[in-house]
Amino acid sequence: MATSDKTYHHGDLRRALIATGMKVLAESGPAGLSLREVARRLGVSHSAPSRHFATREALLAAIAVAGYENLSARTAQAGKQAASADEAMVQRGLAYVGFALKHPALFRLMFSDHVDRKAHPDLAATAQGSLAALMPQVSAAYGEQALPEATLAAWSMVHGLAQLLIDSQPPPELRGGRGNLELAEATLRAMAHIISRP
Amino acid sequence: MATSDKTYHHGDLRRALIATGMKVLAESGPAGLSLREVARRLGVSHSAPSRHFATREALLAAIAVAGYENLSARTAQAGKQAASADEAMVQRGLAYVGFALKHPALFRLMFSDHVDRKAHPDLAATAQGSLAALMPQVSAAYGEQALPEATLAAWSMVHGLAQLLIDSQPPPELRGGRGNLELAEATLRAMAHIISRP
DNA sequence: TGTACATCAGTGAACGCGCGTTCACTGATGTAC
DNA sequence: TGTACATCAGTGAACGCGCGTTCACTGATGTAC
Repeated sequence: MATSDKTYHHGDLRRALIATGMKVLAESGPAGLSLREVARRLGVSHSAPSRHFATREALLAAIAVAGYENLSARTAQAGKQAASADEAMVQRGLAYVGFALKHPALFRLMFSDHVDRKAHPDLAATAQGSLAALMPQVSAAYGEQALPEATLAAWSMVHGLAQLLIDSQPPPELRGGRGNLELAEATLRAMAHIISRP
Repeated sequence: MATSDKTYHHGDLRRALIATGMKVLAESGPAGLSLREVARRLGVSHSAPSRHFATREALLAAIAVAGYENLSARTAQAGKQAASADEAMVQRGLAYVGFALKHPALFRLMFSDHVDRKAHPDLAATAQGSLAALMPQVSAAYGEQALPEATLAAWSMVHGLAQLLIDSQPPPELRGGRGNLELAEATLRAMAHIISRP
């Protein structure tokens, strides 16, 4: 916010806490993210964050909320100019996996139990809302008579692929020397091909 | 074993630390697992564990190793008396998902970055070994000409399904009132059906 | 069977650390008149 | 434009806590003779 380094008031500390919190998360994981550490990086007193986030977990929740918004925006956008429903699903799947690969710690946080959702209903609502928005996009690839099972299977595959890739789990035999995104695309195309067989 | 409560020596503290560590993990997650807490539960001094595990992370690694051994044993066993390759894959998938549902915190730990694998090569080796053993079992369902992509797709689906279920992510529309295992079985069967279409 | 002794596997006190959280405070900002 | 005042958003000292880790110790166990 173009405020000088010397101002007493930060200007937009809440937003800055989330942004810096994301950086700390990416570097040190959820266990390494403390309110004091984030305050330290922002050059602010260690008790300043409490003005915006009552607890450490509240900051984690806000970070996860931002993550869900980002993921669903990217995924929704990704399929828009695809030529076919199949291609749209591949593109959306790639966006999903790409997000996980770009922000692995954030992705993990979003799908973890580090934040108690009962204590943070805004996170629960955002998560549910942004994932629910994906569902029709997925089932569109199956046409009118899409089964819930098929939709869940496709989502599971994309999600599991993201998880396995950020954990570097696929063994070399399956990897075949390919990079993460290349491997993801090949796998998604194989899946789409299987699904769309007449 | 069968040592009285009053003995100075515990008898099998290493094994007991792993077993009790798993319980603590299941109740409080990795962040709640401390060497002191495990020692406390075992009625042993807080510095006793250091005799067996130099660091907290070493205990986590040992727990994860036990988890991988358990997962691969269950999964390998599961398909043995199936009538067909398809059915075997469904059964193995169910065993995989069932393990995750029964031990969610352990499953998360195994596929997480809570333990630095470079610092614990035994964990890296066990993980790689037990997952590599699953690969041929999965690709068997596709017959001789199995593609790596298809194998990875199937593994991803099973893994992602496990993850989504332990996070309670599938929305009610997809769930249709079904319990976790029931939903998993239906999804796995849908997947197997799609794959085996002539 | 008895004794000496090395080794193993615990104990418990102590240390320093970073953390979350609280509190009285103060500087900066915005608003009413 | 100026002044008074409420409110907001920080500061920094202090607290208590649980933790990992170290250390000198001691009780129990196993082995050699």
